[in-house]
Amino acid sequence: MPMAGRPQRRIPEATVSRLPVYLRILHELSAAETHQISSEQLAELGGVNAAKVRKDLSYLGTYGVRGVGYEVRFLTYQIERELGLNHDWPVVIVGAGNLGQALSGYGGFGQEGFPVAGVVDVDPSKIGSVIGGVRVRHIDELPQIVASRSVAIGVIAVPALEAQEVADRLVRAGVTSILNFAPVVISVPRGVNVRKVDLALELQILGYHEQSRATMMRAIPGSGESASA
Amino acid sequence: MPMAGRPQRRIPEATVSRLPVYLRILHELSAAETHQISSEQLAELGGVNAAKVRKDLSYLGTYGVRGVGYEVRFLTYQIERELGLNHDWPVVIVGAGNLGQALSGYGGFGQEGFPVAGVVDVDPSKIGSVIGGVRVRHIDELPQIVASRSVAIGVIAVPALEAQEVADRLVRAGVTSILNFAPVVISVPRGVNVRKVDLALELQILGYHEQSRATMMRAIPGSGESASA
DNA sequence: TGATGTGAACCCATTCACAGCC
DNA sequence: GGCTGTGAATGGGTTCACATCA
Repeated sequence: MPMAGRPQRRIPEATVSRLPVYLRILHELSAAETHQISSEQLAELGGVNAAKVRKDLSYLGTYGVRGVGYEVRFLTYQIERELGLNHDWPVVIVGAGNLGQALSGYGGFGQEGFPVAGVVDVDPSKIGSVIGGVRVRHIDELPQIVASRSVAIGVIAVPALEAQEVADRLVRAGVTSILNFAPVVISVPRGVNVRKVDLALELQILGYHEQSRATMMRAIPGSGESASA
Repeated sequence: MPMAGRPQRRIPEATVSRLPVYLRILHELSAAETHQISSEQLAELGGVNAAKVRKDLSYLGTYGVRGVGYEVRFLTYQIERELGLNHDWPVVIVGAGNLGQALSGYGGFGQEGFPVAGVVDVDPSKIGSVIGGVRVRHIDELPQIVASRSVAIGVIAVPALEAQEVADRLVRAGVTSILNFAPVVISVPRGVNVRKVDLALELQILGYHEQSRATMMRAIPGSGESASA
């Protein structure tokens, strides 16, 4: 895995899970023409306490102004940068059934920085058909798709029984994050370090009001280790 | 609040959240005619490690047999007892809209030990109507309903904007648990100690495959403190 | 022998409290 | 004066490792 030019800072799990909360609030503040915010106010709006807010934000860097607070626009930018929302994340969708078609066809993903780099399935009757402007390919092509399009996120849109198998294949293909829409808990091999993210919040940021229960597992930067076949 | 005759043992949050997982596995083992299980096997099936399983189960009591393992039926009983699944928990549903009607009318709640003790709403046009065999009453009657029917669980089935207000009223009325179906995070007053439970898992136990995102807050036994009006 | 039950060590997250800076 | 940034204290959860016992 290529080393991204990340800051050497190590942001705690719990903090990362709260960043989307802060981000949503900041967006609302922007919309309301509020340009400054103190940790106290942010805490109030986010339903946490001020010390936690300051601690969380301090991991990103020293972006506040003592005696004043934080500048909304700047803080927004920094959080989006940390969450990787400032660049595209191509995804590959596994499963061309109802859900897969819906996800691919909706187009919302692409508009929000998650272009659909490919859709795969095992069913021969589905392969070759075009959904959401993308041709469905065989699941065996996963490694090529991932490599050639620099896909970091795999989306599981298959029945529960097949979800684990798909997860394994995604990991082997080299994706570092898995967005699982199957109603079952998946796991990844030992040695592959993953992070669970509250998808509902992520989707809220993106403007979705998705009620599906999905889980997201995101590789922790710097611990990239692929499972052997 | 009356002191329930609970064991003095204090079971950690994290452990309680895993008990439903173990329970589901035990049910499957029973169905498969398996009567003994070791912490190692249980850990494998539950996707956790054996030490954690043993630690978790040790909080319930000394129910294992050294050199052998745990007896499935007995352990099942103990976990169900701990989770309060061995007796009824009357619920009151707040909101007689689509969701409230669905929840009340389905009947599944009642069959699983959660009889609907009442449904309330603020809308005069809804009050007096009968849904799921229960007459809709005014939300102001909440305290009487809770007291007379020993309701411990309130179900929030109102729009997001009203969820917090309803949560407050439920707490004041004396419920100790809140099942929130509104797509928003609710909070309870300081001094009221609550526990969040993964509802998805709870519902799985009950045989539901509910995809709604709901959160459950359950009062921690022994810390019962009602907010003042 | 083999698996439980559990003290102890470790790790992570939260909270406190205050020094530092605008 | 006011608010941030952060060491230190605290507490909970996980894991280790082994005494204990059927």
